[in-house]
Amino acid sequence: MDHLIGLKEDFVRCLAECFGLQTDTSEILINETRREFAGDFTFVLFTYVKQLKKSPAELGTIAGDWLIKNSSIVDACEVVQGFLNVTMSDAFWLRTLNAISSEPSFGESPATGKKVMVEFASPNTNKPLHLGHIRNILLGWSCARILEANGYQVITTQVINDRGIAICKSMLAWQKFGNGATPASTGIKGDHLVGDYYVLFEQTFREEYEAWQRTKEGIAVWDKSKKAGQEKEDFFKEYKNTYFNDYSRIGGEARQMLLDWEAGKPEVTALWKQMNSWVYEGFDQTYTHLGVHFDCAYYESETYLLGKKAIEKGLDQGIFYRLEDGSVWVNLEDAGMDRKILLRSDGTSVYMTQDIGTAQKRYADYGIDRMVYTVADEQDYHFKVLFEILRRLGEPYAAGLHHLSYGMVELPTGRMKSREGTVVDADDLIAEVIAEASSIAEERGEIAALPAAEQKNILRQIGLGALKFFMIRIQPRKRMIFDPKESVDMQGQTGPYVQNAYVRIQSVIRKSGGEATGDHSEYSGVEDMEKVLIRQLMQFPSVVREAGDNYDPSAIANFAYVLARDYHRFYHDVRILNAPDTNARNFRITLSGEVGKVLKKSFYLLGIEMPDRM
RNA sequence: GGUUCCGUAGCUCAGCUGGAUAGAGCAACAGAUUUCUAAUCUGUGGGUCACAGGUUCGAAUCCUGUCGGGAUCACCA
Repeated sequence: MDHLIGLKEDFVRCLAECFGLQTDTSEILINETRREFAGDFTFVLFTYVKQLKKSPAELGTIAGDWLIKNSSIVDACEVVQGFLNVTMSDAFWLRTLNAISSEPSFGESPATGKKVMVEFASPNTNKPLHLGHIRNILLGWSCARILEANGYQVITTQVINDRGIAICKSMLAWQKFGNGATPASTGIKGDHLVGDYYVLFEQTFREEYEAWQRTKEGIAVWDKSKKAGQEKEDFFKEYKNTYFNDYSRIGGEARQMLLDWEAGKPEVTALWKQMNSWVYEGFDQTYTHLGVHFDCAYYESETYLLGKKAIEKGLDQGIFYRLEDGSVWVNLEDAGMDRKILLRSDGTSVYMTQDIGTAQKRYADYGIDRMVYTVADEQDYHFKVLFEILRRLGEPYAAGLHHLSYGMVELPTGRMKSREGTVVDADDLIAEVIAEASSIAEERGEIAALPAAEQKNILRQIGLGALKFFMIRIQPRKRMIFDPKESVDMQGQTGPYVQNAYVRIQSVIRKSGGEATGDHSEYSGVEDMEKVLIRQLMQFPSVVREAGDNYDPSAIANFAYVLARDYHRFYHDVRILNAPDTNARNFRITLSGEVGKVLKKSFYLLGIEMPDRM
């Protein structure tokens, strides 16, 4: 609920009685008064100057006098440069805090009865997860939690690209060089083991290719196909794919394996299942470390043929058209897009076809109203096209489709490149931030007395808190420069800083001698820092709503940081347990408790845990 | 080239449904702990909000254009 509704109502009455102006509370805009002026909330008077034909000063004086006389919650008013600053009564602050604390689901919206599916992660099964996946996973997961808080029933899902030439490369290299190595026999996490063989394949291929470049055949190709003035190195860089497809021995074997897989050859299928299962075990570990889980998964090996039926339907409806060579297209030029192929001339489907089919299957499986795709912004156009096609097909969920697009993650040295070995591995990074948290905790010694398991859990929460907050506080659409050094910072605008505010609150509550909040109805002289905190708490519901409307977790992260910062200041300036009287003490403990709850809830929405001590 | 996203302090980012003198953190320097956890707090310095027009009482915010950067424009995924 809107805790300023009372003030808005008073102002509406004020406008009506003083100036004969009929408005509605929904039209009243209230800002927080800037720190340098006296007052708590501010009305901007310029809005009314024109229609009431009075100067801002005149308007403010009349309205201010009226409010002081007639509003039970306004204590004082001051007009400064066209702004009417009102100071609220102590009763207003007490009542607001009580209202917040008596609302268990403060910040959440009532159930909408609608279902939304949120897709994120979307890994390939030939490599372990990396930094880019972490951003994706954090965004998707947080978005899911935020939509839930906005009243949706949420289903999390991932698309797993478990087929294609890439996994065949890993399989082939394992077959040739693996000597039966398994995660168990080597002690290597499954996704890393499979990734190692992918790398080994690429290495072998590269050596083969380089050797070939010096053979008669290679030299002949260079002589025949080079472009004028082209360097040999550049030529062979460009020629790589052709070589892979037309000449490479090991490339040929990998392609054969893909054909065998598609034909369902038992040995190949068995190997494929085996290696993928290792990968999934590895992924699951990483997901668990990151604190996320999926309600279901869609495997490309099962969905890659879907969508053809939709193409038939679209053809019947005249939405798509077939060329003479048999390929099927859609023309979206009237919507500012272009022509897109949906079925190749040989009748096989493309990525788009599969996405159409998968969307339909998801609807069939769950009857969802909305769908969110967490995918990097390099695929903006793809989703624009996909959504337009689904809309034209008349899919019932078409209006609820959303691409949660985010900028790519780059290192200070530029984009991550696997060939240059600059890819930041997800598991390594997680281990690193936890190690950093451990070394700082050791210096501090604050949790040294706790049981080892508990310490370990806290260090995990802090390390991950640092990493996650570092990534999620940046707006999704912005491209992100990820400096590993900064990601382990635990001071300033960081996850541990917010956690620390929460920990301080828990410590206060523990020492306050019980959970009973005690009476503070006689409290008077509400401190500035207390008002600041309550004002900030009041914003929580709208922050959650807007974060949901905009698919923007960073709004919550920034809100939580500001709340934590204000609490740290309050904690520093105001005595809580040694307050001058019991009303003040009880009020401050209650306030602290509410700040703690909102911080914890905010972090929950971000997928970050709160330790009780640190 | 078309489309699209981004451009705010040395660095990383907030602020953008138009409102007061544009804010944080990091880094630098100077301080604060007999007192509730110093992963904290306070202070100092640091800005042509890329640029130019326009709309407005008022523009970092909205509109147009320019410049710079990213992404994308395959019978690839």
